[in-house]
Amino acid sequence: MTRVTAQDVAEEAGVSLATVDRVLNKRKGVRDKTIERVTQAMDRLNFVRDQAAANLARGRTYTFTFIVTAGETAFFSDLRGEIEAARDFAAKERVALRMVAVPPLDPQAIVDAIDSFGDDLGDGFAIVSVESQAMREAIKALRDKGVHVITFISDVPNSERQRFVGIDNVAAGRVAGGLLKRFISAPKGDVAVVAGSGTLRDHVERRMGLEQVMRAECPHLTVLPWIEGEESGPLVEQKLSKLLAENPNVVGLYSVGGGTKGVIGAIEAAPQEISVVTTELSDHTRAALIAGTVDAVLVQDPSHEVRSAVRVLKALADETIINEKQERIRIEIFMRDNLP
Amino acid sequence: MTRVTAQDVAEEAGVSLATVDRVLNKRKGVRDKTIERVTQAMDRLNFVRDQAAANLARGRTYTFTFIVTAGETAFFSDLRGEIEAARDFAAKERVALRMVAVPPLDPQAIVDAIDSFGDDLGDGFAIVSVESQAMREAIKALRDKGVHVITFISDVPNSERQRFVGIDNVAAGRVAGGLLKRFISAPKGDVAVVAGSGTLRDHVERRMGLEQVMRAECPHLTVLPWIEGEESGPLVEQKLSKLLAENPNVVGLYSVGGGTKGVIGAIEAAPQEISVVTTELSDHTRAALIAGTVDAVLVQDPSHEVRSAVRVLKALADETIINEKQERIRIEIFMRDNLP
DNA sequence: GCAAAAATGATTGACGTACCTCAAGCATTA
DNA sequence: TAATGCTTGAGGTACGTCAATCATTTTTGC
Repeated sequence: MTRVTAQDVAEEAGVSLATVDRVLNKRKGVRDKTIERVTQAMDRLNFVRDQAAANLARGRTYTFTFIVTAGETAFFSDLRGEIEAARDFAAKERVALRMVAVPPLDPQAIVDAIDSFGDDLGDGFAIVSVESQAMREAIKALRDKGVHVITFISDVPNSERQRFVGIDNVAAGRVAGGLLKRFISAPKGDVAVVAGSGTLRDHVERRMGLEQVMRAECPHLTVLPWIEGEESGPLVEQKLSKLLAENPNVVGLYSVGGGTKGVIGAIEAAPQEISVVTTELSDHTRAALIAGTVDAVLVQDPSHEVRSAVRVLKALADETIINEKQERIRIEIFMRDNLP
Repeated sequence: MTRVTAQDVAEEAGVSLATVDRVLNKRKGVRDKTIERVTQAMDRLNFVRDQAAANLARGRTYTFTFIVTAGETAFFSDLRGEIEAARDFAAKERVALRMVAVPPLDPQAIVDAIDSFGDDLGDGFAIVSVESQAMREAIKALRDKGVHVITFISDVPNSERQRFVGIDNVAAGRVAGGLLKRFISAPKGDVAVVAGSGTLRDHVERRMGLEQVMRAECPHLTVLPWIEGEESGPLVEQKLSKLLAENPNVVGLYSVGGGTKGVIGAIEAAPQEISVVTTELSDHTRAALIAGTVDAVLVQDPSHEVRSAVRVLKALADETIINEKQERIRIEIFMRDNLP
């Protein structure tokens, strides 16, 4: 069972290797009829291009840049760690990774970070961004220069990003809703929502998912206006404590992201019996799960997300197809009983 | 930013390319002191071996064989489909995949399947197996011939398999337990368990996980002896219907795997109000989730598992390291609200 | 200090594809 | 009929590593 090479295809099609090569790499100067003959020969022989040899011959290296959120949220500090860790595996495939951490919730900082590279933009960017017009323009500017752009973790819809890599955040919200629906035994009450900011698409979508479930299936529960914590634990704790003190009817809480530590602090101090779903598997949420303060934690795997982003950027650069199943990022649910 | 090649390492270490190559490929004929110098030079320059070029030069191709369960279970028919689908992506990396489907629960069939390859064993096997002494011996025989062996989906502990690729089945059982614990509102009752066979390690482990949670946290619930359905829907339906008719105290059910269609049929006909957790996301379970017959479905992604198996076998063959995070197969939880 | 053995150097040809050049063939148009 | 432009063939080099050979140097044992 020996491999079929481009040379074999050439013989089968009755053309030269050069022509097969022109077809393979979509170079011009081949008649449609000839292209047809070559592709048919490839089908007949079941020719599969040897990626390894192709990359080697091309001698191509790729530079991809991650622009991520700085700050000490457990998730983002994990994410930065995973990007660092991905350097090694990426290097084996001739991919160099760069990373810039910018302050959260500040689109201008992202634009500045991109500008700081000057003409050395590399081949692609993966950007964790808030949704803003400035970002849409920055993405368009990159695309116009032939740089590939994907949004990462949090999407920027209606921009020219080629793809979004991250979980289905509406689905995550629905999961949270489905869990709260079953966890809350009170016949009536309010559900609080804590988020980072209304400019974070992922947070907005998660809340949407929660509301979808609540409206459709839980007429006895009311979703309260959300608390914006700006990714700050203390601020979240202060605002949430105030809410819980003023509203004794809160029976459920969904912490959409950011400031989870503050959420846990406020819940522990509150008199109500509250069912709680949060994000991020950190030491704090882990302890809270065990203690019973938090009932479930919804997690996205940053390690998978980083690998997926690199694969997608590489596929865009190589113009190869993306394996959709592989790039579907899963939402994991952890409860006290299945903590890893 | 040009790549560091073996040639660069040779210069840095003050040796020839041939020596670097000997060190790289662990060939003998190099003094320890020299090995040291070369590896230090590699560290200094941050040398990363180009896998693509290496495989190309080696001209090596790999043949891996999947031995999987035949039969029409949704999961296994998906799994077989994914193995077929993986052929393309594998071919790009010089990996040929073979697949044999054998009747379920029959270790001898697996042994026969292996024997049918004669001396053409290829480089590795991924085997979905029941636990039995015959299998342990067959695995040992393969290993003795230098063939790599991993168990797949269901493990065979205490065998010489080099690795198990699949989910943590005890954790899956604990998740089921955690969910049932919360879903069941009755103050007291029995929990039924339906499984394929006691020789399937994955089923045994899932039940173990369930019992761990139940014993520790649910003194009010009693786990009943399990029903063995031998992967047959009708048999499961018959046995389970009988149980439900005789025992009005059943308030929860965990279908560990196999015969899910029968489970759903029996539940629908039963008078009790039962909280149900099953496996496999098929048309049947999907409809049952929407109808409310089933409360949650625990899923493993066969597409991920197949890719993981191929990567692991390749890493074993190449003697390269395995990225543990990438190979952790996740357990997904679907409820009515987050059906994809 | 010598011979034998071990270690190292120098060199070369794969491996399969990419990409380039040059020349030749061919059809179309003026 | 010649000029033009498009298509194709032929052949070569490069990519980084592997694997092998043969020559040369260094080390080891006595």
